[in-house]
Amino acid sequence: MASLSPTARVVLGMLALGKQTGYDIKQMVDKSTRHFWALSYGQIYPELQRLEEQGLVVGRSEPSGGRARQVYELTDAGRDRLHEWLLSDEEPLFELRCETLLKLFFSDEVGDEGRAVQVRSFRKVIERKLEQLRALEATSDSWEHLGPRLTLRFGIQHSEWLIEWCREAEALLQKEAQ
Amino acid sequence: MASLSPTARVVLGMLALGKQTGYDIKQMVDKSTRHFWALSYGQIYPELQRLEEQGLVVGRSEPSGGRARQVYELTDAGRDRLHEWLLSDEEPLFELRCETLLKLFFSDEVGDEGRAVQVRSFRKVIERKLEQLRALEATSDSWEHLGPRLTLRFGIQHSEWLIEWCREAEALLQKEAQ
DNA sequence: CAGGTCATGTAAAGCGTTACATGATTTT
DNA sequence: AAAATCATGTAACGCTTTACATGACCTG
Repeated sequence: MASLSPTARVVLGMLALGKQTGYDIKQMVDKSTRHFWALSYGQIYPELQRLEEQGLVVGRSEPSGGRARQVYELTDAGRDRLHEWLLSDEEPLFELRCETLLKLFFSDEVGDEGRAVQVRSFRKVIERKLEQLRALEATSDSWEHLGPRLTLRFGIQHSEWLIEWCREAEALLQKEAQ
Repeated sequence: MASLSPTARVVLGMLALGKQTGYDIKQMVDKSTRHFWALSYGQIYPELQRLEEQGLVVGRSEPSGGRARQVYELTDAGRDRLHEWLLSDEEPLFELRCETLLKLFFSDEVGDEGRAVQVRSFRKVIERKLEQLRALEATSDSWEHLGPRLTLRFGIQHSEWLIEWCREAEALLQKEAQ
């Protein structure tokens, strides 16, 4: 029994929260896990088909008016596989990819003017993300669940930390420049 | 003129620090940018060939004894392209992928026992990474350069913050459990 | 009736990891 | 003599994004 693909994990997880269409799953991901785990339609639809072949989900056609709609649901086997993953204690994947740090690493090539611009530009990106996360927090739907609350709080606090790091770096670079 | 691929940026950047073999570049990446930007041999060697076709690097055969060795160097065009990227102010890429947060998000499915285990396991991963970064800091080669110093400091402080977040989450989960 | 949202999918391209294969040199 | 390191590469696979294509329904 092959282990779940990264995409399969998210899809099964979202279906554990209720039956959904592929479209619904994409919306949910964008409003919840996007800041630490993103998915595209190109991953979701083929994955739903594979999961159905493996008997981990079942899809039913539930058209809304004349509009085609496939609604998927977890099977018992699917829920088992999800729990298995949720309880497993293999080394969890953790990855950061930060273009700004890369530019900063090589920045001696271009000098101090270049550095400050990059840090500021990075801070703007994170500030915008922070706003989105705060907006999300305000329009709370299901904050009775600890899981989503925990991860959203992570996103907000993490963004705040990053912004603070930028400010300190900017201050340091300004001193350096004089 | 197509823009530089992600891998090309790192390769050019490393060559700006001096001429290197593909092998050297991999070692440098592992000891410096790995914590925010990793590369594998499978990316480096083909990329060096493509960059040479584009005239951004030149390779010379410099065998050491009977051991084949291709040493690459930036061309003027290559350096220009690197600077162009380093000074550009497009939206910088920033990505986090964290399996632990994903498990936490869905953790209401399995309850509190599951959550604490995941957070602890994540903390262990980061603690190990932090040790590696500190070891790197101790064996400083070229800390006269601000760029590498800045990014290493980021890695250390970021890891420290993550560990602290874990501890707080663990405390919160322990309260919750009672 | 125009623009937005709901809804589904595919194809191509690009990106990245892993495993494999090879062999010389250096260190223990 | 064995193990580690230096050195180069490829092939297969898996993952992800992007762009495209289609069409119904809903809101202003």
